[in-house]
Amino acid sequence: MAVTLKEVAERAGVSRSAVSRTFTDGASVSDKMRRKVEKAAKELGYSPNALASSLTTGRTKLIGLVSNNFHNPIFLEVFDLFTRGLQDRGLRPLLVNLTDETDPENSVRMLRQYSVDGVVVASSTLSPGFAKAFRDAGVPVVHSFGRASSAPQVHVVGIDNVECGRMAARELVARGYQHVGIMGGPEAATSTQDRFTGFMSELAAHPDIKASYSFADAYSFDAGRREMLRLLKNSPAQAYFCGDDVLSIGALSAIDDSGLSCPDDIGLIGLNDMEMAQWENINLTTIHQPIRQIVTSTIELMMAMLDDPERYPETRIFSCSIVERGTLKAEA
Amino acid sequence: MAVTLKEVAERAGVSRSAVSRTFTDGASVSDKMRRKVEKAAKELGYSPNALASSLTTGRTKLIGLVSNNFHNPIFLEVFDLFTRGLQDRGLRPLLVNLTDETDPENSVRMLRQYSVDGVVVASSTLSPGFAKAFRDAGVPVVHSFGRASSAPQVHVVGIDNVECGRMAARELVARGYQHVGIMGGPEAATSTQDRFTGFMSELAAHPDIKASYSFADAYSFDAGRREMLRLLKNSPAQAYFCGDDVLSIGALSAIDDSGLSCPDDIGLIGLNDMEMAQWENINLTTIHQPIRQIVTSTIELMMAMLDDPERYPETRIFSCSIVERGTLKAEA
DNA sequence: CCACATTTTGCAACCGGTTGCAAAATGTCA
DNA sequence: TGACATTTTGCAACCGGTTGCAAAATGTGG
Repeated sequence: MAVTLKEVAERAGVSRSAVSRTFTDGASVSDKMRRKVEKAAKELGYSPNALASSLTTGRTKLIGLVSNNFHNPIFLEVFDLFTRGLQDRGLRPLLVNLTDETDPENSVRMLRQYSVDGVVVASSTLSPGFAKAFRDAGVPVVHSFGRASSAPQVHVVGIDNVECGRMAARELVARGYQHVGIMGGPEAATSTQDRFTGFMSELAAHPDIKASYSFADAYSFDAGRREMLRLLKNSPAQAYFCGDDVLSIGALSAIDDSGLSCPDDIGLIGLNDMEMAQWENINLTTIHQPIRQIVTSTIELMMAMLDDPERYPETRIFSCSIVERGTLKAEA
Repeated sequence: MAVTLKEVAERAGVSRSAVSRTFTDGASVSDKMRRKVEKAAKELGYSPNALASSLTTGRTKLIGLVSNNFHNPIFLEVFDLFTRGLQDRGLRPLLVNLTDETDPENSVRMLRQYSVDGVVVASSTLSPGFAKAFRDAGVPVVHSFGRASSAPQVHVVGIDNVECGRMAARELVARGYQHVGIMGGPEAATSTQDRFTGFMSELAAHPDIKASYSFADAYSFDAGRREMLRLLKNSPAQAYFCGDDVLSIGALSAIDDSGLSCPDDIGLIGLNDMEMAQWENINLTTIHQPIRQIVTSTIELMMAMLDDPERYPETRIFSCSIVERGTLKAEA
């Protein structure tokens, strides 16, 4: 089928090694030889088999890109950034969609079978244990959007979700709300848990303020919408911190439908600062998560791991900041 | 690093072939042998190297998933469906993000280097020529969301965009609008061109109705919003067919901001029927594109191609239908 | 032109598997 | 138990490349 190195060698009348060297940079080949080989290669339409060479070099340039967030639109941007970033560095993303049914063990084995050079776990909902499974299997791994840790066992790049929770709570308190709530994402997600912890711990310092909480089924528009419709039925809080912008926007739609308005009747603060958040008819006050930096940093770290697989695990946390728009009432 | 077949063979005290056969289904191995090998393999934590075996078998089970639609949220669902569908069949998606800068030639070469078994081009904007480049390189290819053709050169699965344009035009005419417009996606996209062609050709039969057109820069919320804001400045049409729901929703936001309302001041009909379209506060009338069926059918076709690479090129068109919601005025 | 240092080339073994073929082992039946 | 059919096993070559090593070719200086 495909043209092989041997055929090129025969056509050019040289040894197989010579052909191989022509296509390996840094190898010693004379100009004359290179020209001869390149001519033959071109005539035959030869391009080297990356997988065959990986056998001897031990590098496939394949990177497993594992995620389970295929519903939050923000992740389309995440995939966009990752695929471009990896491609730009000559790496190829092998995408793994980790659904609830798939056995994590399985993914680890699968990616090992394909000898990926490294794995990026891009998920705010997977437990740190998942990334660890790769490390234990000897595969360089970076957990992007993972849980911050002061004693990391694998490389983690992300934000401090606990601090984000606190930040949101502080903001709501500062605005003078007397009854506030957190509408978290799926309860099992580490990001939900951390945001919840931060939110509640900050409010613990304000016993006069009533705090309530609930969780949406997923990080999706619909889940946010459903949850807010449910909340609106029985004495809702005056303002909510939503675990993600998609939840906020879903919630906003629910508030609208119920004939209420934001921020007059209910205040909202989200997290992520997705593109839609700045639309004039949404105009969501939210906590900005620096996606781009997180992805870039993840890739950098991955490159560093490829050079030195024994690199000491590191946690990189990017700070978030509140973007004031129109879904919270003015300061008290 | 990783445990190899040879080590397992030594440990089990058998030949390498025996180990290989144990892990190849359909091969002849006695139960006794199988147990011995499996024991040794387990103790060493062996799992076969898929790439090494691909060298002799000629199959990598890698499928190139090529797209350039990383901004339209509908494609997150598309990626979700593709990755799951492929995984379920034991295939691995190698994701390629075709940005404007990347040279298509390059992607072809790259995917050949990785000996992908096939390529799925998932894009409504790429020219048919792109998919052809893979076919010419001898790689099985299916163009998903591609342009329908009555004399296909590669396998195409999608919808009839020309018919969708007609359908939208008919609907607007039936509703009694006297001045209608199409707000297309990026002008270079085949889907835009086809929808435009259909829309205009239908209106050609109604010379009394004024028809206008324009194009958004991209299939994105923002592009739709910007374009509608521009249109609203100078005598807009009474109703628009937007080339995609994201454009419609962006347009809706623009209409809102301008203090106008839909459908009272301006009617809208979209295309895709994305999740958000059914939100009560959006409630978009739109043409449903059967994404799920398209993806499933694409994968089926790919499987068939893997069995028979010489399979005669085929075009599979799924029909679309209008989902009536609230963004068009009642029939005249 | 020769002696020596440097670069280029080919040989052959190897990467981690698969597979056709023939020999060895096992099963069947009289 | 022996003759024969069937299954299981190992050998060795191969898939498409890379690479250490030594031989061949080229360059340098006297």
